Amino acid sequence: MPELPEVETVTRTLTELVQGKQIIQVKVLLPRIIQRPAEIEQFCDALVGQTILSVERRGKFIRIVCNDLVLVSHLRMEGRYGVFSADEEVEKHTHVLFTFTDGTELRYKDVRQFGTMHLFKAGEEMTNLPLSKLGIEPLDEQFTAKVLQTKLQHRTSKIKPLLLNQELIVGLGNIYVDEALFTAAIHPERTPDTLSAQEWKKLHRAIVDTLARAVEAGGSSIKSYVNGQGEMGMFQHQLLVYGRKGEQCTNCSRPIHKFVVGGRGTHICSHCQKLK
DNA sequence: AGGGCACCTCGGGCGC
DNA sequence: TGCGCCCGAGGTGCCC
Repeated sequence: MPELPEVETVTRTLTELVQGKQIIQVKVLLPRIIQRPAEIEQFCDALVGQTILSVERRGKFIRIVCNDLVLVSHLRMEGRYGVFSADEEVEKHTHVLFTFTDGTELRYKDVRQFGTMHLFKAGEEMTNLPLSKLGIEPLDEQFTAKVLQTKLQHRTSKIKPLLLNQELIVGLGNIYVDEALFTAAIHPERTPDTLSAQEWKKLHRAIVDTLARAVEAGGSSIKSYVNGQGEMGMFQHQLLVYGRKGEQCTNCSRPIHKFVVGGRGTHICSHCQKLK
């Protein structure tokens, strides 16, 4: 499901909903979600008594920062958080429940069971997997066209898989890569050695603009993505190529094509994005 | 380093 | 029109 704009939206919403709350009980209904520590009982026991100080984003990961511990959570394709009253019926596919002293409960739901949680002592999360290998944040000031070019230009694979590689740049997923490449008029199968200085600049601007605008809109609601308050993002209405197979290109009116690149469904206008 | 597949469930689309 | 099957889905990790 979620890429940078959706995770940013979830993070902001969760901050409003759970900041300052103290955990009184933790229940894990699907152990495979918990990657660390190895013992589920240890995961639950350690979190009891912790107070949530803040909720932050790093790449597509959510960091739930408590006084002594940090919970690192990845939603993968369909993970979702919601805050409920602890006496409300537990919805299907709910796998982890954090009950607070005020009678509310943070619940993690994930139909495909792909999501992960790692628990660390505060301060240790950044230097351990999965966060330690992450690349640059595209909405940070340090992310410039030059940095983008330097990081990618010596690679030999196609530009789309490179942009999806979280060890290089974080936050881009299948939707926003297709959008950024269309906006920059770059075919997803081009290799970095074919990009001109001008094109690196266009690509950089397209990545930053696309992500920033999507964050502004609260992310995209494809299928049933909702944030922690059940609100829908609105950026799906501004998508130019993703999910628009057969529709007219906003630039040249020719039809949008869908094909596979690196195993991922890929949307382009083959007139505006040429494979040189 | 790069490509392919596996992880899981659900729902849409297509064919009969 | 109705049913059942197959494929694909916003991500990543592990295999070669």
